[in-house]
Amino acid sequence: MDHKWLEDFLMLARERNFSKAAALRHVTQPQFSRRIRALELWAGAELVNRAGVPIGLTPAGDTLLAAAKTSSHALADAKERIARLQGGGNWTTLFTGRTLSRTVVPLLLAKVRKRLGDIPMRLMTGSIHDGAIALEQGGADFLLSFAHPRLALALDEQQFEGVTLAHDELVAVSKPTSSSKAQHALPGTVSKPVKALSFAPQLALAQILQDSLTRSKQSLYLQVITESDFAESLHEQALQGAGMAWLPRALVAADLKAGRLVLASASGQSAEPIRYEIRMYRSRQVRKPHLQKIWAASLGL
Amino acid sequence: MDHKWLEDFLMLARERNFSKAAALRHVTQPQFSRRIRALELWAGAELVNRAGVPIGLTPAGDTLLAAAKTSSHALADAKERIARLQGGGNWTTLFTGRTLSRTVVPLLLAKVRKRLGDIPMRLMTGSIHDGAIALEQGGADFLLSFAHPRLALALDEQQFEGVTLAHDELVAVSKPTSSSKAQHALPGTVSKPVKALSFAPQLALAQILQDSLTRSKQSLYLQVITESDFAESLHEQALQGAGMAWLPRALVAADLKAGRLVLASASGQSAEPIRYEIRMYRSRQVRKPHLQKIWAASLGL
DNA sequence: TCACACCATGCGCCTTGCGCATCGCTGCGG
DNA sequence: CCGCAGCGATGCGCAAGGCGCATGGTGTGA
Repeated sequence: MDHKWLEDFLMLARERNFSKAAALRHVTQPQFSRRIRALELWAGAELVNRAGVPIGLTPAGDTLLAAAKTSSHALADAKERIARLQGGGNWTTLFTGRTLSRTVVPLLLAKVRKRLGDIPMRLMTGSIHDGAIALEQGGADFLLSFAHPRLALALDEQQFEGVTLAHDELVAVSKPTSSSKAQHALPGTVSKPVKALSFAPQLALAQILQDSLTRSKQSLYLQVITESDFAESLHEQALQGAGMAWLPRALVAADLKAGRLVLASASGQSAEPIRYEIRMYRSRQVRKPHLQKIWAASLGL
Repeated sequence: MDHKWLEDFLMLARERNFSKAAALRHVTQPQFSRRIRALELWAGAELVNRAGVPIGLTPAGDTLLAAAKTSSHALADAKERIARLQGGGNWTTLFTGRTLSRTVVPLLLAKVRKRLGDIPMRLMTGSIHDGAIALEQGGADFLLSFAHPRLALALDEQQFEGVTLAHDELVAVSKPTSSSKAQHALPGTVSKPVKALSFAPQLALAQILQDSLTRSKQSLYLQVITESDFAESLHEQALQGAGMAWLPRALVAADLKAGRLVLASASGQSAEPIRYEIRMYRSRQVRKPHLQKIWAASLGL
């Protein structure tokens, strides 16, 4: 019996909807359905009455629900105590993406430390999905990520809250020519497409960009010559003139000012800005008191 | 996190010995070791201090131990309540092997019913190993099995008790010739080995027989012509004269008396008897009151 | 010093959990 | 009366990880 199944069951008991619960548990609905079925097989009884809408729990389901809560709480509590024993008690773990870790995080940490002094802080980087899991399982105290309608961040709003720390936008940039125009300027043509440095599709920024380009009425002719899962490497290549790239303004602001990069947007018509938010999330159950201070100090970055 | 890991950890905490705990949990020591390691990885800390002998628990291990007990008890309790809900409350489940289900079980049930009336009884058959698991997990109330030093029945003696209900022995039998001698008589010779009908090696009886033959000083010359995982089918073939077979005396007593089968042991020297016990096991924690009655009624079969 | 008890590790097999695509059912609105 | 959308179940192929077996490394007692 996998403990995941109990967590699934708890979620299902609250949501009373397989698809919703599956999304919040970060699995596909079919697999979620199979997990519940596996739990029922283990328990030796039907736990869920699938007839009505919304679904209900059977008496056996109610029985297991109470035990699942007990079991889950006991283990979560023990895990947290152990984390504290391991010397992690004073540490704060911030989960973030690699791009953010180079742009926003230094500012954020500087601000927090200015107010609260040198707080021991552990950084973990990974995908938004990994971050959501870490936050849910107590492996991270805060999650800092991009937020955009296109990005389905399946965090349970009853358990987790988020706040927008900053806004940013993707800007199309290119190394300038000697006359300070973009070497690689949008939109390009069929015969001469613009060389583009693009995000690997699994990146959050790639999703945001894709969404914007899909909506845009302007036709772009791109030839992707490099794809990377790390914005910094695209940045580097753009500085070398390899092509144009959409990059966070925060990342290239200094280069734009110094003239090392220029906007690659179609001249004349200023392209629709590709804006997104940078949000920080935390569990609503604040267990460690110092986390509340850090949270408060982070607001209004 | 697999709930099995917690059960493993509880066992390890009590036994303070990986190999012992592994045997009681019905896994090999290497795999047990890996499970504990997996649990430590999940917990994010060393749980076991492997330095000393016997091993000890770390502070983190102590913390998890309490939670594991809580979790495990909650789930076991819920599972039992559910089983009762499912209408299993009045049923008694007896796990046994297939051979025993044809020989001892009818006698046992007859005796119990004579004393206690028609008790709803569910029979499950399978290997001893399956039975041990069923008993441990509450899927069965009683386990009826062969008992023999060779059969390592890894039931925890602190949690389970067993009692010997009867003794029996394996006897070598064969269809008789017209002169009432064994058609297939032991020990055979190199040039004319005895045709034998033998148990599949995974059977408990095969282990018992193998143990006895290994100890025996007498050389036997056998040609195994049929192997079966069901003693009854060997019995049937022996009746048809296909070869000799070692079978429980209880199974062939009537045939021996009626002359349909005769002993195939080496004439003159009576072979060492291959004796074994038939034991019934139950959990020491008797939860259902009627189980105590059945247990008492079963003794001294 | 040898031998044994004990836990860790390498390896190959195979179970099983997983996502994707799709099906079947049920209510709801045109 | 008929699509149509929402919801849970199922078939399928893939891959991760759990498993036993064989073996390695270390400490303890004869």
